[in-house]
Amino acid sequence: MASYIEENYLKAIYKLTERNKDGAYTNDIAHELNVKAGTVTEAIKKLGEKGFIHYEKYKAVTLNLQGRELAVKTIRKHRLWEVFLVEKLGFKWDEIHPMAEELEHIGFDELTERLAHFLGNPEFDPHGDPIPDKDGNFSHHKSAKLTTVAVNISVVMTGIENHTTSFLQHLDKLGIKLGVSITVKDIVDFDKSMLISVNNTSEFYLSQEIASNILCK
Amino acid sequence: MASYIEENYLKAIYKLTERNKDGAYTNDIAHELNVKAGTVTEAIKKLGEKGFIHYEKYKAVTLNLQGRELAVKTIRKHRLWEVFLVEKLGFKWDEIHPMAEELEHIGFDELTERLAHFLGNPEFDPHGDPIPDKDGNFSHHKSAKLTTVAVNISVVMTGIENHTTSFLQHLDKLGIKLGVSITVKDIVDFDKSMLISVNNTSEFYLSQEIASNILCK
DNA sequence: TTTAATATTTAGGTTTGCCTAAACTAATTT
DNA sequence: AAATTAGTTTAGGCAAACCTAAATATTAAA
Repeated sequence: MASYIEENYLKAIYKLTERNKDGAYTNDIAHELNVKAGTVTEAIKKLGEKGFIHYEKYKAVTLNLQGRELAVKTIRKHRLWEVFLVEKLGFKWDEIHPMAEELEHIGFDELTERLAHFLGNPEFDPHGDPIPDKDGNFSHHKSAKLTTVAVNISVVMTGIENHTTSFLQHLDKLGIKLGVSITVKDIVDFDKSMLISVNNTSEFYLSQEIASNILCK
Repeated sequence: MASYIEENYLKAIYKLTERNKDGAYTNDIAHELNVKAGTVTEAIKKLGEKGFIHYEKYKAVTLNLQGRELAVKTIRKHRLWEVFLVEKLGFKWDEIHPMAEELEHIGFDELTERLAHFLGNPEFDPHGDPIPDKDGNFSHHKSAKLTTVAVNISVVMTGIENHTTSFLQHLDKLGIKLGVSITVKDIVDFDKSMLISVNNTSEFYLSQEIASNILCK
Protein backbone atom coordinates (compact mmCIF):
# COMPACT_ATOMS: atom_id res chain seq x y z
CA MET A 1 0.00 0.00 0.00
CA ALA A 2 1.28 3.39 -0.92
CA SER A 3 -0.32 6.62 0.22
CA TYR A 4 -1.40 9.56 -1.89
CA ILE A 5 1.82 11.28 -0.87
CA GLU A 6 4.07 8.34 -1.60
CA GLU A 7 2.56 8.09 -5.06
CA ASN A 8 3.47 11.71 -5.64
CA TYR A 9 7.06 11.06 -4.63
CA LEU A 10 7.25 8.10 -7.02
CA LYS A 11 5.75 10.16 -9.82
CA ALA A 12 8.25 12.95 -9.23
CA ILE A 13 11.15 10.51 -9.21
CA TYR A 14 9.86 8.94 -12.42
CA LYS A 15 9.61 12.29 -14.13
CA LEU A 16 13.06 13.42 -13.04
CA THR A 17 14.61 10.11 -14.00
CA GLU A 18 13.21 10.49 -17.51
CA ARG A 19 15.31 13.63 -17.90
CA ASN A 20 18.39 12.45 -16.07
CA LYS A 21 19.05 8.75 -16.37
CA ASP A 22 21.25 8.77 -13.26
CA GLY A 23 18.18 9.24 -11.11
CA ALA A 24 16.48 11.93 -9.09
CA TYR A 25 18.29 14.26 -6.70
CA THR A 26 16.95 15.30 -3.32
CA ASN A 27 16.79 18.98 -4.20
CA ASP A 28 15.04 18.36 -7.50
CA ILE A 29 12.40 16.19 -5.86
CA ALA A 30 11.93 18.86 -3.22
CA HIS A 31 11.43 21.49 -5.90
CA GLU A 32 9.07 19.27 -7.87
CA LEU A 33 6.84 18.62 -4.86
CA ASN A 34 7.16 22.01 -3.17
CA VAL A 35 8.63 20.63 0.02
CA LYS A 36 11.98 21.16 1.72
CA ALA A 37 15.04 19.01 1.14
CA GLY A 38 15.02 17.55 4.64
CA THR A 39 11.48 16.35 4.15
CA VAL A 40 12.52 14.59 0.97
CA THR A 41 15.42 12.84 2.64
CA GLU A 42 13.21 11.18 5.21
CA ALA A 43 10.55 10.35 2.64
CA ILE A 44 12.93 8.66 0.23
CA LYS A 45 14.62 6.81 3.06
CA LYS A 46 11.24 5.26 3.92
CA LEU A 47 10.40 4.57 0.28
CA GLY A 48 13.72 2.74 0.11
CA GLU A 49 12.87 0.62 3.14
CA LYS A 50 9.48 -0.17 1.68
CA GLY A 51 11.07 -1.41 -1.52
CA PHE A 52 9.86 1.20 -3.98
CA ILE A 53 13.16 2.83 -4.78
CA HIS A 54 16.89 2.30 -4.58
CA TYR A 55 18.26 4.71 -2.00
CA GLU A 56 21.86 5.31 -1.05
CA LYS A 57 23.01 8.26 0.99
CA TYR A 58 24.15 11.23 -1.06
CA LYS A 59 23.29 9.52 -4.34
CA ALA A 60 20.49 10.08 -6.84
CA VAL A 61 17.56 7.72 -6.23
CA THR A 62 16.08 5.43 -8.86
CA LEU A 63 12.81 3.52 -8.99
CA ASN A 64 12.93 -0.23 -8.73
CA LEU A 65 10.35 -2.46 -10.41
CA GLN A 66 7.64 -2.00 -7.78
CA GLY A 67 8.12 1.74 -7.66
CA ARG A 68 8.12 2.15 -11.41
CA GLU A 69 4.95 0.11 -11.75
CA LEU A 70 3.17 2.29 -9.24
CA ALA A 71 4.43 5.50 -10.83
CA VAL A 72 3.34 4.40 -14.30
CA LYS A 73 -0.04 3.27 -13.02
CA THR A 74 -0.53 6.70 -11.46
CA ILE A 75 0.42 8.37 -14.74
CA ARG A 76 -2.02 6.09 -16.57
CA LYS A 77 -4.84 7.14 -14.27
CA HIS A 78 -3.92 10.81 -14.48
CA ARG A 79 -4.00 10.82 -18.27
CA LEU A 80 -7.15 8.74 -18.58
CA TRP A 81 -8.99 11.14 -16.29
CA GLU A 82 -7.68 14.03 -18.37
CA VAL A 83 -9.24 12.46 -21.45
CA PHE A 84 -12.48 12.04 -19.53
CA LEU A 85 -12.48 15.67 -18.41
CA VAL A 86 -11.95 16.97 -21.94
CA GLU A 87 -13.89 14.47 -24.05
CA LYS A 88 -16.84 13.86 -21.77
CA LEU A 89 -17.12 16.93 -19.58
CA GLY A 90 -15.93 19.51 -22.08
CA PHE A 91 -13.09 21.05 -20.09
CA LYS A 92 -10.28 22.79 -21.93
CA TRP A 93 -6.75 21.37 -21.93
CA ASP A 94 -5.47 24.12 -19.66
CA GLU A 95 -8.04 23.46 -16.94
CA ILE A 96 -7.69 19.78 -16.26
CA HIS A 97 -4.36 19.27 -14.53
CA PRO A 98 -5.37 20.07 -10.93
CA MET A 99 -8.42 17.82 -11.11
CA ALA A 100 -6.49 14.94 -12.65
CA GLU A 101 -3.89 15.42 -9.96
CA GLU A 102 -6.48 14.31 -7.41
CA LEU A 103 -8.36 11.77 -9.48
CA GLU A 104 -5.12 9.91 -10.23
CA HIS A 105 -4.97 8.69 -6.65
CA ILE A 106 -8.26 6.82 -6.75
CA GLY A 107 -7.00 3.29 -6.53
CA PHE A 108 -9.34 0.69 -7.98
CA ASP A 109 -7.92 -1.27 -10.90
CA GLU A 110 -11.36 -2.24 -12.13
CA LEU A 111 -12.38 1.42 -12.21
CA THR A 112 -9.29 2.37 -14.18
CA GLU A 113 -9.83 -0.35 -16.75
CA ARG A 114 -13.52 0.38 -17.17
CA LEU A 115 -12.76 4.05 -17.52
CA ALA A 116 -10.19 3.27 -20.21
CA HIS A 117 -12.70 1.12 -22.07
CA PHE A 118 -15.41 3.78 -21.73
CA LEU A 119 -13.05 6.29 -23.30
CA GLY A 120 -12.14 3.94 -26.16
CA ASN A 121 -8.75 2.95 -24.78
CA PRO A 122 -7.08 6.19 -25.82
CA GLU A 123 -3.34 6.11 -26.44
CA PHE A 124 -2.73 9.81 -25.90
CA ASP A 125 -4.06 12.37 -23.48
CA PRO A 126 -5.37 15.86 -24.39
CA HIS A 127 -1.82 17.24 -24.35
CA GLY A 128 -0.53 14.54 -26.68
CA ASP A 129 1.26 12.63 -23.93
CA PRO A 130 1.13 8.85 -24.25
CA ILE A 131 -1.11 6.88 -21.89
CA PRO A 132 0.60 3.69 -20.72
CA ASP A 133 -1.53 0.57 -21.12
CA LYS A 134 -2.41 -1.56 -18.11
CA ASP A 135 0.91 -3.42 -18.40
CA GLY A 136 2.80 -0.16 -18.32
CA ASN A 137 3.75 0.07 -21.99
CA PHE A 138 3.75 3.47 -23.65
CA SER A 139 2.78 4.22 -27.24
CA HIS A 140 5.41 6.23 -28.93
CA HIS A 141 4.98 8.74 -31.66
CA LYS A 142 8.50 9.58 -32.66
CA SER A 143 7.92 13.28 -32.71
CA ALA A 144 10.44 16.09 -32.91
CA LYS A 145 10.56 19.68 -31.75
CA LEU A 146 9.18 22.20 -34.19
CA THR A 147 12.57 23.93 -34.06
CA THR A 148 14.09 21.01 -35.97
CA VAL A 149 11.70 21.41 -38.91
CA ALA A 150 13.11 23.00 -42.09
CA VAL A 151 11.61 25.73 -44.22
CA ASN A 152 8.77 24.68 -46.54
CA ILE A 153 8.12 21.47 -44.65
CA SER A 154 4.65 20.70 -43.30
CA VAL A 155 4.16 18.75 -40.11
CA VAL A 156 1.35 17.74 -37.77
CA MET A 157 1.21 19.02 -34.21
CA THR A 158 1.35 16.05 -31.82
CA GLY A 159 2.39 17.31 -28.41
CA ILE A 160 4.03 19.80 -26.12
CA GLU A 161 7.01 19.90 -23.83
CA ASN A 162 5.68 22.54 -21.48
CA HIS A 163 2.45 22.05 -19.61
CA THR A 164 1.99 25.39 -17.92
CA THR A 165 -1.40 27.02 -18.08
CA SER A 166 -0.03 30.14 -19.72
CA PHE A 167 1.67 28.19 -22.50
CA LEU A 168 -1.45 26.14 -23.17
CA GLN A 169 -3.63 29.23 -23.26
CA HIS A 170 -1.26 30.98 -25.60
CA LEU A 171 -1.33 28.06 -28.04
CA ASP A 172 -5.13 28.21 -27.89
CA LYS A 173 -5.04 31.85 -28.83
CA LEU A 174 -2.79 31.04 -31.79
CA GLY A 175 -5.07 28.21 -32.93
CA ILE A 176 -2.37 25.63 -32.36
CA LYS A 177 -3.82 22.39 -31.05
CA LEU A 178 -3.20 18.66 -31.46
CA GLY A 179 -3.61 17.57 -35.06
CA VAL A 180 -3.30 20.91 -36.81
CA SER A 181 -0.93 21.13 -39.75
CA ILE A 182 1.97 23.52 -39.36
CA THR A 183 4.02 24.71 -42.31
CA VAL A 184 7.32 26.44 -41.71
CA LYS A 185 7.41 29.37 -44.13
CA ASP A 186 10.60 31.00 -42.97
CA ILE A 187 13.21 30.96 -40.22
CA VAL A 188 14.57 34.32 -39.10
CA ASP A 189 18.32 34.19 -39.00
CA PHE A 190 18.65 36.79 -36.27
CA ASP A 191 16.68 35.10 -33.46
CA LYS A 192 15.68 31.76 -34.98
CA SER A 193 12.03 32.72 -34.75
CA MET A 194 9.82 30.97 -37.27
CA LEU A 195 7.19 32.20 -39.65
CA ILE A 196 4.58 29.46 -39.74
CA SER A 197 1.14 28.87 -41.12
CA VAL A 198 -1.48 26.86 -39.27
CA ASN A 199 -3.78 24.67 -41.40
CA ASN A 200 -2.64 26.79 -44.36
CA THR A 201 -4.68 29.73 -43.13
CA SER A 202 -3.38 31.98 -40.38
CA GLU A 203 0.28 32.95 -40.64
CA PHE A 204 2.46 34.45 -37.90
CA TYR A 205 5.87 34.44 -36.21
CA LEU A 206 6.72 32.12 -33.36
CA SER A 207 9.66 32.67 -31.01
CA GLN A 208 12.25 29.94 -30.74
CA GLU A 209 11.26 29.55 -27.11
CA ILE A 210 7.71 28.65 -28.09
CA ALA A 211 8.67 26.57 -31.10
CA SER A 212 11.01 24.46 -29.01
CA ASN A 213 8.10 23.45 -26.79
CA ILE A 214 5.94 22.23 -29.66
CA LEU A 215 6.26 18.63 -30.84
CA CYS A 216 5.41 17.54 -34.37
CA LYS A 217 5.76 14.72 -36.80
CA MET B 1 -11.03 24.32 3.79
CA ALA B 2 -12.06 20.98 5.19
CA SER B 3 -9.97 17.86 4.81
CA TYR B 4 -11.04 14.50 3.50
CA ILE B 5 -11.36 13.34 7.10
CA GLU B 6 -13.33 16.34 8.28
CA GLU B 7 -15.79 15.78 5.43
CA ASN B 8 -16.30 12.25 6.67
CA TYR B 9 -17.07 13.48 10.17
CA LEU B 10 -19.60 15.95 8.81
CA LYS B 11 -21.20 13.27 6.66
CA ALA B 12 -21.47 10.94 9.64
CA ILE B 13 -23.01 13.65 11.80
CA TYR B 14 -25.46 14.48 9.03
CA LYS B 15 -26.49 10.85 8.69
CA LEU B 16 -26.92 10.33 12.42
CA THR B 17 -28.84 13.57 12.81
CA GLU B 18 -31.31 12.42 10.17
CA ARG B 19 -32.22 9.52 12.43
CA ASN B 20 -32.07 11.35 15.72
CA LYS B 21 -33.04 15.00 15.52
CA ASP B 22 -31.24 15.78 18.79
CA GLY B 23 -27.91 15.37 17.03
CA ALA B 24 -25.07 12.89 16.84
CA TYR B 25 -23.48 11.26 19.86
CA THR B 26 -19.76 10.69 20.26
CA ASN B 27 -20.05 6.92 20.43
CA ASP B 28 -22.29 6.72 17.39
CA ILE B 29 -19.93 8.84 15.33
CA ALA B 30 -17.06 6.64 16.48
CA HIS B 31 -18.92 3.53 15.41
CA GLU B 32 -19.90 5.09 12.08
CA LEU B 33 -16.31 6.01 11.24
CA ASN B 34 -14.55 3.05 12.83
CA VAL B 35 -12.51 5.15 15.21
CA LYS B 36 -12.39 5.29 18.98
CA ALA B 37 -14.51 7.65 21.07
CA GLY B 38 -11.56 9.70 22.27
CA THR B 39 -10.58 10.39 18.69
CA VAL B 40 -14.06 11.66 17.97
CA THR B 41 -14.03 14.00 20.95
CA GLU B 42 -10.96 15.85 19.74
CA ALA B 43 -12.19 15.86 16.15
CA ILE B 44 -15.57 17.37 16.97
CA LYS B 45 -13.98 19.88 19.32
CA LYS B 46 -11.92 21.14 16.39
CA LEU B 47 -14.87 21.09 14.00
CA GLY B 48 -16.67 23.22 16.55
CA GLU B 49 -13.82 25.74 16.66
CA LYS B 50 -13.73 25.86 12.88
CA GLY B 51 -17.42 26.67 12.76
CA PHE B 52 -18.80 23.54 11.12
CA ILE B 53 -20.78 22.19 14.02
CA HIS B 54 -22.31 23.18 17.32
CA TYR B 55 -20.33 21.45 20.05
CA GLU B 56 -21.00 21.45 23.76
CA LYS B 57 -19.35 19.07 26.17
CA TYR B 58 -21.34 15.93 26.89
CA LYS B 59 -24.08 16.90 24.44
CA ALA B 60 -25.02 15.58 21.02
CA VAL B 61 -23.47 17.65 18.22
CA THR B 62 -25.42 19.25 15.40
CA LEU B 63 -24.31 20.70 12.09
CA ASN B 64 -24.55 24.42 11.62
CA LEU B 65 -25.14 26.01 8.23
CA GLN B 66 -21.58 25.74 7.01
CA GLY B 67 -21.25 22.14 8.14
CA ARG B 68 -24.54 21.08 6.65
CA GLU B 69 -23.68 22.65 3.31
CA LEU B 70 -20.42 20.77 3.19
CA ALA B 71 -22.03 17.48 4.22
CA VAL B 72 -24.76 17.82 1.60
CA LYS B 73 -22.26 18.75 -1.07
CA THR B 74 -20.27 15.64 -0.25
CA ILE B 75 -23.43 13.53 -0.48
CA ARG B 76 -24.21 15.15 -3.81
CA LYS B 77 -20.81 14.22 -5.17
CA HIS B 78 -21.01 10.70 -3.77
CA ARG B 79 -24.34 10.00 -5.43
CA LEU B 80 -23.44 11.62 -8.74
CA TRP B 81 -20.32 9.48 -8.98
CA GLU B 82 -22.42 6.43 -8.18
CA VAL B 83 -24.65 7.24 -11.15
CA PHE B 84 -21.55 7.62 -13.30
CA LEU B 85 -20.15 4.29 -12.18
CA VAL B 86 -23.36 2.43 -12.95
CA GLU B 87 -24.67 4.27 -16.01
CA LYS B 88 -21.40 4.95 -17.79
CA LEU B 89 -18.99 2.31 -16.58
CA GLY B 90 -21.44 -0.53 -16.11
CA PHE B 91 -20.76 -1.36 -12.48
CA LYS B 92 -23.44 -3.08 -10.44
CA TRP B 93 -25.19 -1.30 -7.57
CA ASP B 94 -23.44 -3.44 -4.96
CA GLU B 95 -19.94 -2.59 -6.23
CA ILE B 96 -19.91 1.17 -6.28
CA HIS B 97 -19.90 2.36 -2.68
CA PRO B 98 -16.15 2.11 -1.92
CA MET B 99 -15.23 3.94 -5.11
CA ALA B 100 -17.78 6.70 -4.55
CA GLU B 101 -16.47 7.00 -1.01
CA GLU B 102 -13.18 8.25 -2.45
CA LEU B 103 -14.48 10.15 -5.46
CA GLU B 104 -16.79 12.20 -3.22
CA HIS B 105 -13.81 14.05 -1.80
CA ILE B 106 -12.64 15.48 -5.12
CA GLY B 107 -13.39 19.12 -4.54
CA PHE B 108 -13.95 21.15 -7.69
CA ASP B 109 -17.40 22.69 -8.01
CA GLU B 110 -17.06 23.03 -11.75
CA LEU B 111 -16.27 19.32 -12.03
CA THR B 112 -19.30 18.40 -9.94
CA GLU B 113 -21.64 20.54 -11.99
CA ARG B 114 -20.31 19.33 -15.31
CA LEU B 115 -20.54 15.76 -14.15
CA ALA B 116 -24.15 16.33 -13.12
CA HIS B 117 -24.92 17.82 -16.51
CA PHE B 118 -23.14 14.98 -18.32
CA LEU B 119 -25.30 12.50 -16.41
CA GLY B 120 -28.49 14.39 -17.23
CA ASN B 121 -28.89 15.98 -13.81
CA PRO B 122 -30.20 12.82 -12.19
CA GLU B 123 -32.41 13.20 -9.13
CA PHE B 124 -31.81 9.75 -7.71
CA ASP B 125 -28.77 7.52 -7.42
CA PRO B 126 -28.61 3.82 -8.34
CA HIS B 127 -29.98 2.86 -4.92
CA GLY B 128 -32.93 5.24 -5.24
CA ASP B 129 -31.50 7.79 -2.82
CA PRO B 130 -32.14 11.41 -3.76
CA ILE B 131 -29.27 13.52 -5.09
CA PRO B 132 -29.35 17.04 -3.65
CA ASP B 133 -29.10 19.77 -6.28
CA LYS B 134 -26.29 22.30 -6.20
CA ASP B 135 -28.22 24.44 -3.70
CA GLY B 136 -28.63 21.49 -1.36
CA ASN B 137 -32.29 20.70 -2.05
CA PHE B 138 -33.39 17.09 -2.14
CA SER B 139 -36.04 15.60 -4.39
CA HIS B 140 -38.55 13.65 -2.40
CA HIS B 141 -40.51 10.67 -3.49
CA LYS B 142 -42.87 10.01 -0.66
CA SER B 143 -42.25 6.31 -0.56
CA ALA B 144 -43.21 3.79 2.10
CA LYS B 145 -41.86 0.49 3.34
CA LEU B 146 -43.12 -2.56 1.49
CA THR B 147 -44.35 -3.87 4.85
CA THR B 148 -47.05 -1.19 4.86
CA VAL B 149 -48.56 -2.35 1.58
CA ALA B 150 -51.82 -4.34 1.75
CA VAL B 151 -52.73 -7.56 -0.03
CA ASN B 152 -53.64 -7.25 -3.72
CA ILE B 153 -52.01 -3.85 -4.04
CA SER B 154 -49.34 -3.22 -6.67
CA VAL B 155 -46.48 -0.78 -6.08
CA VAL B 156 -43.28 0.32 -7.77
CA MET B 157 -39.92 -0.30 -6.13
CA THR B 158 -38.19 3.04 -5.50
CA GLY B 159 -35.48 2.53 -2.91
CA ILE B 160 -33.90 0.67 -0.03
CA GLU B 161 -33.21 1.31 3.62
CA ASN B 162 -30.22 -1.00 3.91
CA HIS B 163 -27.17 -0.53 1.75
CA THR B 164 -25.09 -3.55 2.64
CA THR B 165 -23.53 -5.54 -0.16
CA SER B 166 -25.26 -8.73 0.90
CA PHE B 167 -28.71 -7.13 0.89
CA LEU B 168 -28.13 -5.60 -2.54
CA GLN B 169 -26.88 -8.87 -3.97
CA HIS B 170 -29.84 -10.74 -2.56
CA LEU B 171 -32.29 -8.33 -4.17
CA ASP B 172 -30.45 -8.87 -7.45
CA LYS B 173 -30.92 -12.60 -7.13
CA LEU B 174 -34.63 -12.07 -6.55
CA GLY B 175 -34.94 -9.76 -9.54
CA ILE B 176 -35.93 -6.82 -7.36
CA LYS B 177 -34.49 -3.58 -8.66
CA LEU B 178 -35.54 0.05 -8.93
CA GLY B 179 -38.66 0.43 -11.02
CA VAL B 180 -40.00 -3.12 -10.92
CA SER B 181 -43.64 -3.59 -10.04
CA ILE B 182 -44.32 -5.56 -6.88
CA THR B 183 -47.73 -7.03 -6.12
CA VAL B 184 -48.50 -8.25 -2.63
CA LYS B 185 -50.36 -11.55 -3.08
CA ASP B 186 -50.58 -12.60 0.54
CA ILE B 187 -49.32 -11.79 4.02
CA VAL B 188 -48.60 -14.74 6.27
CA ASP B 189 -50.19 -14.18 9.61
CA PHE B 190 -47.64 -16.20 11.53
CA ASP B 191 -44.46 -14.26 10.72
CA LYS B 192 -45.72 -11.36 8.58
CA SER B 193 -43.76 -12.65 5.60
CA MET B 194 -45.18 -11.62 2.25
CA LEU B 195 -45.98 -13.54 -0.87
CA ILE B 196 -45.18 -11.16 -3.68
CA SER B 197 -44.92 -11.21 -7.44
CA VAL B 198 -42.35 -9.17 -9.32
CA ASN B 199 -43.45 -7.65 -12.62
CA ASN B 200 -46.32 -10.14 -12.53
CA THR B 201 -44.02 -13.02 -13.31
CA SER B 202 -41.92 -14.60 -10.57
CA GLU B 203 -43.67 -15.21 -7.27
CA PHE B 204 -42.05 -15.93 -3.91
CA TYR B 205 -42.09 -15.27 -0.17
CA LEU B 206 -40.19 -12.38 1.40
CA SER B 207 -39.37 -12.19 5.10
CA GLN B 208 -40.59 -9.20 7.04
CA GLU B 209 -36.97 -8.27 7.65
CA ILE B 210 -36.34 -7.96 3.93
CA ALA B 211 -39.67 -6.33 3.12
CA SER B 212 -39.09 -3.65 5.74
CA ASN B 213 -35.94 -2.57 3.92
CA ILE B 214 -37.65 -2.13 0.57
CA LEU B 215 -39.22 1.23 -0.29
CA CYS B 216 -42.11 1.58 -2.73
CA LYS B 217 -44.75 3.95 -3.95
C1' DT C 1 -30.80 9.11 46.76
C1' DT C 2 -27.12 6.48 46.60
C1' DT C 3 -25.14 3.11 43.61
C1' DA C 4 -24.12 1.01 39.38
C1' DA C 5 -23.72 1.25 34.52
C1' DT C 6 -22.89 3.88 30.44
C1' DA C 7 -20.96 7.61 27.87
C1' DT C 8 -17.63 11.27 27.31
C1' DT C 9 -13.53 13.50 27.98
C1' DT C 10 -8.68 13.97 29.22
C1' DA C 11 -3.91 12.60 29.27
C1' DG C 12 -0.05 10.55 27.47
C1' DG C 13 1.76 8.01 23.21
C1' DT C 14 2.50 6.85 18.22
C1' DT C 15 3.04 7.71 13.18
C1' DT C 16 3.16 10.55 9.11
C1' DG C 17 4.54 14.47 6.85
C1' DC C 18 6.04 18.77 7.11
C1' DC C 19 9.39 22.67 8.91
C1' DT C 20 14.08 25.17 10.23
C1' DA C 21 18.69 25.19 11.35
C1' DA C 22 22.92 22.96 12.17
C1' DA C 23 26.14 19.40 10.74
C1' DC C 24 28.14 16.92 7.41
C1' DT C 25 29.64 15.27 2.54
C1' DA C 26 30.76 16.01 -2.14
C1' DA C 27 32.13 18.81 -5.84
C1' DT C 28 34.42 22.78 -7.64
C1' DT C 29 37.60 26.39 -7.66
C1' DT C 30 41.85 28.50 -6.59
C1' DA D 1 45.79 20.10 -1.83
C1' DA D 2 43.13 23.40 0.56
C1' DA D 3 39.29 26.16 0.66
C1' DT D 4 34.95 27.55 -0.78
C1' DT D 5 30.45 26.42 -2.43
C1' DA D 6 26.60 23.46 -3.20
C1' DG D 7 23.89 19.64 -1.92
C1' DT D 8 22.32 16.22 1.60
C1' DT D 9 21.39 14.57 5.95
C1' DT D 10 20.42 14.89 10.87
C1' DA D 11 18.16 16.78 14.89
C1' DG D 12 14.63 18.89 17.22
C1' DG D 13 9.83 20.72 16.63
C1' DC D 14 4.94 21.02 15.19
C1' DA D 15 0.13 19.56 13.72
C1' DA D 16 -3.20 16.11 12.40
C1' DA D 17 -5.32 11.70 13.42
C1' DC D 18 -5.20 7.93 15.49
C1' DC D 19 -4.64 4.79 19.91
C1' DT D 20 -5.24 3.08 25.10
C1' DA D 21 -6.30 3.78 29.69
C1' DA D 22 -7.67 6.60 33.44
C1' DA D 23 -10.72 10.17 35.11
C1' DT D 24 -15.24 12.49 34.94
C1' DA D 25 -20.10 13.17 33.84
C1' DT D 26 -24.45 11.62 33.03
C1' DT D 27 -28.16 8.44 33.18
C1' DA D 28 -30.57 4.49 34.95
C1' DA D 29 -31.48 1.21 38.55
C1' DA D 30 -31.90 -0.32 43.16
